[in-house]
Amino acid sequence: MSGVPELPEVESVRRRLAPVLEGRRIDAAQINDARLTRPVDPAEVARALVGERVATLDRRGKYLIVRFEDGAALLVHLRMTGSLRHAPAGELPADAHRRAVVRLDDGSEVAYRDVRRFGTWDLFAPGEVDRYIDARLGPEPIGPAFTSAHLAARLTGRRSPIKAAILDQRTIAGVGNIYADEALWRARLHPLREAGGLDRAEIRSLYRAIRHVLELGIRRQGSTLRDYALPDGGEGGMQHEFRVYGRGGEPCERCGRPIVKIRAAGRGTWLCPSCQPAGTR
DNA sequence: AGGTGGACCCGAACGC
DNA sequence: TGCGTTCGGGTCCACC
Repeated sequence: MSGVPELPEVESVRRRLAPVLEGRRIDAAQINDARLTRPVDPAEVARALVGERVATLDRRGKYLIVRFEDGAALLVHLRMTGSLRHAPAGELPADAHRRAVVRLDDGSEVAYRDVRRFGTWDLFAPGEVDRYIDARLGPEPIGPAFTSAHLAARLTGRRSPIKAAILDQRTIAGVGNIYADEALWRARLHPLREAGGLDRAEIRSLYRAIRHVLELGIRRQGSTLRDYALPDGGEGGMQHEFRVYGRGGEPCERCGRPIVKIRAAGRGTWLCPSCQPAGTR
C-alpha cells in the first residue's frame, strides 16, 4: 500500500495552501522533470508562470486548480506520490525527488515532490480549464448539490461492478481505491455487485457512506501511509480510521470475522465477506 | 458504447 | 546477504 491522494487528501492540501498562495505573485519557477508538463516544454511552463498572481486555489475531484487573476490556470494532479510543501525561502529540506519549485513574492517557496513521477502540471489559457475538467469528472460528492438521486441516475443500467463504477471519475469525482473500499464496507455492499443492480435503499446507503468517509477523511486531514504529507510536512490521521483497507486477516469491527483481500476493478480490494455478501440482499 | 486491462513509474516488499 | 521479481495505484488509451 502506498497512501494515494484522493479527494480528502487533495482538499486538505488545498485548505492549507490556499491562504499562502492567494494574492501572491509568482516571482520564479523551476521545473526539473519533463514528465510533469509534457508534451509541453517544462521551461516554457515555468516562464509562463512567472509574473502570474494567484486569485484562488480550488479543487475538483483529485485536481488542484491554481486560478490566476488574468484567468489562466495551472491544473495540478498529484496522482500516486505527488506532494506539495510550503516554507520560507531556504527552509525546505533537501529532496532528491523534488520536481519543481515556485518562489512567491513574499519570499516563501512551494516545492513539488513526486517519487513515481505520475503527477502532472498543465497550464491552461483563460476559460479553458473548466471545460477540460468537466469532460473528465462527474459531480462533486460532498456539498449540497449532490444527492442520492444523482448517484442513482449515474448507476442505473451499468453492468460494471459497483467498485469500478464509483472509481470512475465521471460517475463521481474524487473517490479512489481507499475510500471506495471504506465506503462499500460502511454501506455493507460487496464490491463486485453489479452497479445497476442496487436497489434504492442500497444506493442511499452507499451515498451516505461515500459522503461519510470523504468528510471524515477531510476532518482527519487525509491518510498518510507513506508518501502523502500536508504542506508543512505533517501527517494526516485518516489511516487510523480505516475499517477494511489494508487490514486483511484482522477481525471486522462489526462482526469479528476476518477481513479478506480480493481483486476488483483491477485493484487490491478489502472487504468483510460476512457484512458484504456477494448476492443481492 | 461501455467495460476491461495494459502502460506508465519506482521504491518497498517479497522470494529464493 | 543479495539479487531478481512482484506489487501497487490514477488515469489514459487500445481493444473487445
